[in-house]
Amino acid sequence: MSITYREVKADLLRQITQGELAPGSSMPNEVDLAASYGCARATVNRAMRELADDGIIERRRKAGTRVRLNPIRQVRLNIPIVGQEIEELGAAYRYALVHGQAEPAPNWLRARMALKRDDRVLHLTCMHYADGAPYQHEDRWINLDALPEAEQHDFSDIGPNEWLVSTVPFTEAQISFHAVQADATIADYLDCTEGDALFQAERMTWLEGQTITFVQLTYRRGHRLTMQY
Amino acid sequence: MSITYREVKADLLRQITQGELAPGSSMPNEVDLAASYGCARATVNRAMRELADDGIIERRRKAGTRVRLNPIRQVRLNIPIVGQEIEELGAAYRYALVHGQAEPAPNWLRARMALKRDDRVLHLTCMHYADGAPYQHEDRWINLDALPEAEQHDFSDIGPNEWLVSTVPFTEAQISFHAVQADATIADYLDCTEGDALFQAERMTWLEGQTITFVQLTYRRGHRLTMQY
DNA sequence: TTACGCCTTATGTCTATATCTTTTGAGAAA
DNA sequence: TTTCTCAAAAGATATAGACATAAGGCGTAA
Repeated sequence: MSITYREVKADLLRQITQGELAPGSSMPNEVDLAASYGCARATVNRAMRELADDGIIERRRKAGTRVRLNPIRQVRLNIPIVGQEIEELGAAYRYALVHGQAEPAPNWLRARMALKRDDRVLHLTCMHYADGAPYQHEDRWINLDALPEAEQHDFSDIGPNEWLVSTVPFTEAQISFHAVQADATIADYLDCTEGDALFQAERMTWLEGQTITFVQLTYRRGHRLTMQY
Repeated sequence: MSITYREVKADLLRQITQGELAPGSSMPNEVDLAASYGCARATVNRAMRELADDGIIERRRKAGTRVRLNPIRQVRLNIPIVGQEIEELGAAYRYALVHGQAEPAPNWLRARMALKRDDRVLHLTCMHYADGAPYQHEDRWINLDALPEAEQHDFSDIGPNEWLVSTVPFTEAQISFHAVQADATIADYLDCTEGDALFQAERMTWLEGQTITFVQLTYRRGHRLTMQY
């Protein structure tokens, strides 16, 4: 077969990184590139589309394609289920339900999850262990108005995250990462000192506009979220 | 025109999210789908390729395409330059160089950056302010063996990050996020209390296998990294 | 000078067809 | 029964040609 779109992409990227195509400069159009590579325009198109997708180049109809002055640095972050995360570390995963209770939503949560006045929530507290040591503390609230079957479900064996993923798999979500100081309770659960700086993720999940769940995931001391790009 | 790949993608996604195509079930092959949508196979291919890219479906040659049991949750994280980050918040950006000195690499850094015995580094300490308030503390080391021109450069007006991006734009990098406790120095810079939990990013950057720079970015108290998916 | 509108151009997308590659599963051989 | 080999299936990708769409820029009118 003739030249592949991967080869075209690699060659263009080489020209860019080696300075043959300077940042800010405009590139030849697809027709000319196709001619010079001796391939079809669609092949060049796919190569350039992916480079644009990677944030290396910028494309505009009629204006043409140019090398970005400041390439967009982006990473793809996979959000794993904690059990998988731990098993990928090569550690044994254990889950424990600490506490589970249906209750009226407290005011701060009502506001945060945009719940109605009388909505009830299922409040779950769980722990996730890697090789017996505390790994993550999970504090979760599930909107019982949106997901009444959660109240009947027994969360002592499988975690709420896994249950939710299999029950309402295709949801919208917002995730945020930040640092928190361990309070006495969390310090106890995660076997660290009160006041320790801990990495925490918060996630809110919606299905068709309705808030399904809000969760705070607090990681053991020293946890890092690492990515390549 | 006939049906677009976006419409095919949207329709397939609708079928998946509404349960017409259950998680784990296999989808019709490209030829059949193209026939049923009344479009070319390439159109269906692009739609399905993007769905696979989004982690919704799983494709394997000969085995066919199936809806993922556990859809991969992934987000794209843009790594902005701090100045842009602050200006996008609608705040005024100010940069200050606190300290800059060329020195032999300390042992811990030599190990971390994989430097040779006698390599020297440029150690820069900078502050980034949003509307006059401390936003981010930057502690950076630049490998002078790889980038000798850094020693001659004056970093009092533009930050090292911006200079590096314009000098060696296309690099490989690893970034990691975690939580740290503020020590006395950082607390002073970021106007917080010693012991406060702070969000920190560490980034190591390579160009063609050679370590260029290592940086620790410590954010003001309460900083959050937020993403939608 | 300024504003509007058309023309041209580069990218975006679709079609129809063909070939390549990977992988599964069936059948043959041990 | 187990292992090996091979053909078929399905996705991956290439091609040539066509039309769609956005937008830069020029010409004309106000």
